[in-house]
Amino acid sequence: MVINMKTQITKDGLLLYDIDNFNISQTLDCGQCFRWTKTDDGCWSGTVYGKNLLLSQTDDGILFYNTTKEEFDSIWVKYFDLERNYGEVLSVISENETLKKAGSLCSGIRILRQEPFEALCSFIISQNNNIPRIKGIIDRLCRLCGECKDGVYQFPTANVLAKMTPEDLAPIRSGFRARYIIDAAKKCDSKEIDFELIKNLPLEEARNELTKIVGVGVKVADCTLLFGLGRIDAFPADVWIKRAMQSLFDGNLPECALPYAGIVQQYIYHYARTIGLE
DNA sequence: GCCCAGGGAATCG
DNA sequence: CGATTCCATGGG
Repeated sequence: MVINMKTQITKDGLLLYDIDNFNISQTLDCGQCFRWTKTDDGCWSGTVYGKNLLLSQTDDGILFYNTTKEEFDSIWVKYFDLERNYGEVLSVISENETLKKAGSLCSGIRILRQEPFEALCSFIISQNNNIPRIKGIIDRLCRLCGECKDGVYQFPTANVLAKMTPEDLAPIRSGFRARYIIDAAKKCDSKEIDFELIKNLPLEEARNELTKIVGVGVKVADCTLLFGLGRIDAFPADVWIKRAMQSLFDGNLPECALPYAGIVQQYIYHYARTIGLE
């Protein structure tokens, strides 16, 4: 199916228009990623796959500064999941009244396809932690041992991190998570953990592979699958989701949401955190 | 001082 | 098995 999406090169950059259900603030500020920052004038800047990007949402659409059509097609379409029809997802889940409401409150969220190793480490760092501090630790990690490209520090590679010790990571103040990050790096660098292989495994087997990393349980594994490997069948259940599932659905996700569990998870997460629960 | 934060490992019974 | 406790760190 062809998604309604048009692009046009302007003097400022590439303009994406005629696209539904894509709000950059909702997408970049919903707790799925930790390395995008909002600028004073309301733009968003971030760096993915070594490319620095500046975005702004206007009445005309979304403006991608400093990018090309080639880069847009090869990187950003996939990263922002632009080929998926979120309108259809929202339509199908609106069969359930609660999901209809949850979806309508954040219908511009898109599930990012982040770099797998970054997603894995980010959610290792997220455990028993809060979002501002997660962002701080990740920022310090990039500055400590990530490559600097065009003045922006990238997320470190598994190869670099695999050679480090918990003492080396002391400056990022990640506490007990330092040795988890290093174990993840070693297993990814050696290909004992192979994202390309895991990506296509049945959910249960994919989880079993990722949880071989010390400090990775089911929740972090599911976040890695959803936000790093594009597996929208993964349903990460953190404390908020667990509370919401009991409170809203008596523990069971409505049938209509099952094909899009991961996306719906993000709607519920947003709903629980903004509206609150009974 | 206390509590909690997009959890997981270790150690119980 | 399930339940509890500890893990570093920082903000409220």
